[in-house]
Amino acid sequence: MSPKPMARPGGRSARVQASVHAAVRDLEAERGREALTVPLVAARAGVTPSTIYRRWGDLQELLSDVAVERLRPDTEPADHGSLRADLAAWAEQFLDEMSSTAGRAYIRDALLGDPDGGNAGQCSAYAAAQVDLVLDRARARGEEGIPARETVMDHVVAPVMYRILFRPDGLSTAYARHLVETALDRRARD
Amino acid sequence: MSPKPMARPGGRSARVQASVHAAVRDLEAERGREALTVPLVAARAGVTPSTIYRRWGDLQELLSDVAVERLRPDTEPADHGSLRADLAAWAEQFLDEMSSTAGRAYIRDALLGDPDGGNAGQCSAYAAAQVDLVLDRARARGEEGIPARETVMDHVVAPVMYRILFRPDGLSTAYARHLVETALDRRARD
DNA sequence: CCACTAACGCAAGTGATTAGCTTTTACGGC
DNA sequence: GCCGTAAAAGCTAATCACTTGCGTTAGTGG
Repeated sequence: MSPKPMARPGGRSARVQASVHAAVRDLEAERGREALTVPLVAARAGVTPSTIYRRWGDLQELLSDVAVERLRPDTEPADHGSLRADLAAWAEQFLDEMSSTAGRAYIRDALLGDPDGGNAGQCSAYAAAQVDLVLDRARARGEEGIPARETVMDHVVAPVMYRILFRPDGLSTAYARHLVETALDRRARD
Repeated sequence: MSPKPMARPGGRSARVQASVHAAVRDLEAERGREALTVPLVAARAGVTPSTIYRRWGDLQELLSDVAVERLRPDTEPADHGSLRADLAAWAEQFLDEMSSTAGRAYIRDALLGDPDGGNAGQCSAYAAAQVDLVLDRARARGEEGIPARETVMDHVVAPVMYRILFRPDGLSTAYARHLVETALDRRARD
């Protein structure tokens, strides 16, 4: 549901979508985020502006789609032998990627052009899936005191994202570790 | 720092700002958020569009300023006799207001037209100030086990905002209460 | 292979945004 | 209180993003 309806998943529609997304990525790298405009993207993608307007509505919704793609995790969380180590490592990497200049821009874009909240939900689902992988691995090891997925989302993921969005200063990997410790040391009550 | 530089705090500048902000609020109530446009706001405010463009840059930054104003708390947290009750009541009200249709719209607007993060930081500061009031009152009562302000921000405010922004479904006052219980039942370690 | 229709291309029209210049008006020193 | 200065607003014209209607192309399903 990234682009509006997409009643025709294959053929020309797919080619246009790929071409437009590629054009956005290229132009963003070349001229920067501010210089992006629908006619410019259309020209690079080899389509007419009206095509983009009809499928995406406006530049923000298009950027939101591209941003969500880029926020998709490309690797599984690394295995460090224990839940605590896995979660700490994942949280640090998550914070690093999300709090980078590029990460912040993608998060903003993803939230921005997202009338129904579908793209934002996708971002949350990505993080939840990564957390599930870590927790499942811990379960497979037979570890004790494994927190609920929602506990990790509430007390690790949410604080990181909140600070990135609302308090753009002073984020460190130590903070991510601290959040993980806090989440794990709670008595499992939920 | 709401409007860009504001080198001249008084006189005409202030009148224009007030007039423009009022025009945004009025038109939003009359014709709805979608119908808002810079020339329209300018006409209602009795200024020329170029004035708005020069001072705010674009409609999003203007709406961001207005949204932050509307997100400012207008009342102190009520006194219910104990930290636990005060925090639970405040969190419930906070969730209610922020997760309403209007609240979501203001949050989005505030984040949207906010290049430097100043307006988002202001929103966070509002919440932090409210939390501080609750915690200070508990201290004045001589209560034990008062959490740090940052603990409440991380484990109550952040999860609420995260869910509002990224998971637009299934928010209840029970969830706010649950977060408060969790934050208070942790052993004070930070 | 053919009919159907969603999606694209094209082009004209609308209106938001920008830019250059002039005019107003707040602020600071006398 | 009265100027000098410069910031901020008014004005206008030009540009460009965006919309819209219609003809064409090309997947899709029979």
